[in-house]
Amino acid sequence: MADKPSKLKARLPRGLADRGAADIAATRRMIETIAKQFELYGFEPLETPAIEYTDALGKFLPDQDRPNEGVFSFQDDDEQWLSLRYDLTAPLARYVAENFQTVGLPYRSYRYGWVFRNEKPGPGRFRQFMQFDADTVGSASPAADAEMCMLAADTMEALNIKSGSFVVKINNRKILDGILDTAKISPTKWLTVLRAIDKLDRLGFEGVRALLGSGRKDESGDFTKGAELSPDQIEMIEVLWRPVEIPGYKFASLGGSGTFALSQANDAGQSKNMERVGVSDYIDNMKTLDAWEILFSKATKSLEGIHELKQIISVCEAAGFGSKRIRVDSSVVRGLEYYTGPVYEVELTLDTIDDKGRPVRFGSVGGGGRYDGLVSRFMGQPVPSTGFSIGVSRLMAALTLLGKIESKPEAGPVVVTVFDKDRLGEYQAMVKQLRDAKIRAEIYLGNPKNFGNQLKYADRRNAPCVVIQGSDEKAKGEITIKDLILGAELSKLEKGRDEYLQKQAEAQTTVPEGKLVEAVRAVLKRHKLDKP
RNA sequence: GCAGCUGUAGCUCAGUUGGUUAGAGCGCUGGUCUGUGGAACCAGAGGUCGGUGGUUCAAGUCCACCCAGCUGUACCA
Repeated sequence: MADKPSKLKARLPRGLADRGAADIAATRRMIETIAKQFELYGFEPLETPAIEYTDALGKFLPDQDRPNEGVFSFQDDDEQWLSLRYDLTAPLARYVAENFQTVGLPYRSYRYGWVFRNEKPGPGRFRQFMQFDADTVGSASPAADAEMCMLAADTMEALNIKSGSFVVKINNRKILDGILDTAKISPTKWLTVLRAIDKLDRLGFEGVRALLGSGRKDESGDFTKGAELSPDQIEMIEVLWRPVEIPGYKFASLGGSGTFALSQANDAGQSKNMERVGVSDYIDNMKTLDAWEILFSKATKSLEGIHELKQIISVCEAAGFGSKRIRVDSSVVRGLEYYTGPVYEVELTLDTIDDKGRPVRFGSVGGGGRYDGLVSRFMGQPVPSTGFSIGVSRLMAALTLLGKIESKPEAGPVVVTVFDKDRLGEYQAMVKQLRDAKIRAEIYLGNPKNFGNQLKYADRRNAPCVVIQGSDEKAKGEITIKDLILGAELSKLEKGRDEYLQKQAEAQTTVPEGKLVEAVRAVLKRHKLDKP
């Protein structure tokens, strides 16, 4: 072994994060808000463990008895493969299948928790992150899908993200399938083509065209192989986002998105140079779907998907959700492996800049769709289901960057300072009094020799005030309460030293010993900390 | 996985064309100072210069390989 005892390097595995007091408090608030909204929609809570059998998650590699490397997996003592869950939907499907007799369909439940993905992390992307998920299992009704979209929109607004700062996009996988089929694209290429379409918002029209054709070179010089489609085939796919001419319709295109038909209301004064925000005000979901019916009239599967979307959209519109909050968008792809019909995606439309001044687009903070095949993997019968997940961690990261999260740490405990080491018991008794009155309090546990250090500590802990009883106060049967928040404010205002000291004294009050709780409460009330 | 960039103290970084014992600021610990915080001053702890090998009288500095991190890209249920 090494000659020198080498120090252990303290380090956190990449893609994982420690979370401090402020972060935890913000997460708690967010979870509470979302849960309330989900319960309002009638969903009931359900929790499943973080570990499942790998086969239940459906992540064995084809033709191998080894799990996909994207999931954290290990073998049980009986050699069966176990995995950390990578989403909350697959475990739910297992739960429903296992308790099929008792759950009662349609089964509507919600859950939140940590999920794990063994992938390359990036800004706002972690290997452990939190999802919040709602599902309706056992209903094929378009109303169930509509409800997912409405729930997504309502939840965003409950989180104080205003209408216009987000959009719930909805598409139908059947539309895409129908087009791929009609364009006579070989099924072996479908996955590649869908993945390319999914990158529209990031790579733009040109980038996607390159990926559909011969391939694309990124800025570092790395080359991505394309789908090698013929120009005709590419043209058929590009109808999804290229403005087309159909008599009686006007279209607009949003950057990185599909093409949308505009409402009549806009016909009068239409300008080709409408601002992006202006355009979204005039988008008409139903007209867009009508136009798609014309465009894709030869693709029977697409028409089926469009018909489903019409039903969903009419439910949403009847409930007052228009195209500003819920918008059909032919470029949404999502979860290639198990979504079978409608797919949804929640996108933050706010742009901002990061700490290096570069523009950041948050993109998707949630999504979902209909997964009619997931539960039936365990069953002999079809169990149509639809669900929706919010990426809590990513949404939190986005809102923090936008300055929409209260980042100020919570007030700390009242700190009882120590003057006489011999009277620790008496100080502890004061702490007990405060705790009995439900006030967070603690005795100073560091080296009490230097009184200044005790105040520094209290300051760092964000303590609203400290309790002081030195020999002077003790002799008179008194205690001193020092208001640290007031002290901080006053010291910022005043410049002169004498004045500073005087003001500082004002932030202190001396009261009889018996009034400890009362005096501390007064300080808390002054700073509105009395009500948690 | 592929590509580009970067690795010096807990953190942010300096370190000349290769040249004595590798520095600074912040932070930390202690002291000035058991009676008043975010102030000042003093002292201290803390380094296999990412690793291994090579070139050289001499390597933090040059070369090769490896490792790690960041960014892009691929995959992303």
